[in-house]
Amino acid sequence: MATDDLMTRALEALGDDGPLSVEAIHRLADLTDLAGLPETMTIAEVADLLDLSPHTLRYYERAGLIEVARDGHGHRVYDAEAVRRLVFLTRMRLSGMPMRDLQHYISLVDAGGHTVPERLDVLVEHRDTIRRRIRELTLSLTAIEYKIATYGGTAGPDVQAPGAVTGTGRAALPDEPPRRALPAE
Amino acid sequence: MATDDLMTRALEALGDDGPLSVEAIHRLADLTDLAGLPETMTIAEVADLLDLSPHTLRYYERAGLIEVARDGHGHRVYDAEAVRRLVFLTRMRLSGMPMRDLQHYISLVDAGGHTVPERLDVLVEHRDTIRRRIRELTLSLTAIEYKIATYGGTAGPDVQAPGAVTGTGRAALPDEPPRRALPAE
DNA sequence: TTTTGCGTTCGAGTGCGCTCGAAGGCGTAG
DNA sequence: CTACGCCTTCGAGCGCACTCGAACGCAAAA
Repeated sequence: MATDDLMTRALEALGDDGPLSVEAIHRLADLTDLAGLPETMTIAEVADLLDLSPHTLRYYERAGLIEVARDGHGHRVYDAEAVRRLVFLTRMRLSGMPMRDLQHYISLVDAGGHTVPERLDVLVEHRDTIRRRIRELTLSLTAIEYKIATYGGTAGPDVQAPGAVTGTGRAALPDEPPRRALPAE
Repeated sequence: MATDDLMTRALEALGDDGPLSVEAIHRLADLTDLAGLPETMTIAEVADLLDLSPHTLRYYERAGLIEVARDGHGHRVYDAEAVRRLVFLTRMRLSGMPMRDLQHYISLVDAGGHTVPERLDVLVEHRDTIRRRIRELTLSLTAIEYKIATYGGTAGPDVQAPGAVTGTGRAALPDEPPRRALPAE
């Protein structure tokens, strides 16, 4: 839940649309500050914070994405840096970066400062991947909105968006009659 | 490749950004017209058109998403309606709809016109999912752009985006010095 | 003292969406 | 005639990212 909360708050901070302002970026950065968190956290606390399962956190560790210290009982102790890295890892995973690429990136981090240029290459490439994906999704969204707006097609005569439609926002383009019957999909 | 071409052309038609105009939606719709295609197509031709493998097309058929006629040799013959449905299916898959939901939707289509309201529910829900996904990606994109712009952190002193960086567009916010060292991720 | 509840390791299992291999049929090219 | 190339069906295999079960440890609560 907690990560969803972060996401939600961040989205609210960003506002509905428009170009992302520097101000918005700072607000976003603030959300990653992690101020107010305890100095060390248990696996359950981190899992809760990031909306991952303890299983997944152990899996990331097994996968070499992060090293976590243990206490006297052999229990994991996540310090602030570990949490910061996990925030980063989670963000990359959520935005679609494969585990493999993330492992490569982390190996660069662990290899030292001279790998910074290569790390930047990875980040830039992933940035471009996200941009492409957003464009693809925007295109599909447009097509689906069009389909919703003009749905009627060959399937039946009495086609009208029912009141039960749950979505918010502009589902219809009232002044745009469909130019031809749509397929009954 | 062909679907990528469609995508590319559609994206170009839509322009770089801004709210999607009705005009743009019409241009987009035109791209789905499939005018100029032969009346029937072989599996290889359809695969080529949609940038899927013949394997995948057979898999969709096995999964009950589409029925395809056969010729005298038992070979699949895709008519215009089949191709139209596959365009739709491909778009839904590309935009992240699970096979299960698609199977449900198709079962509604096959059940007749009285399922139109429920179909609209499915479409609206998927539309909202895409919107959420775009917002998530936009947020991640912003964070990654911020990281690229301010990359330096604790890893080393001589941090500067190398000439090898391949991306286009605004990678840097020149007047925004990082407010604190970033972690060496 | 026993139970509850959290943690540990290890390896195996799951769900998704393909992806492939095997074995064979048909029609054309050389 | 043989080979090539594309098609068919069927079932199995794969890559990914988890997800879970088993067997156990430790410690505070009942």
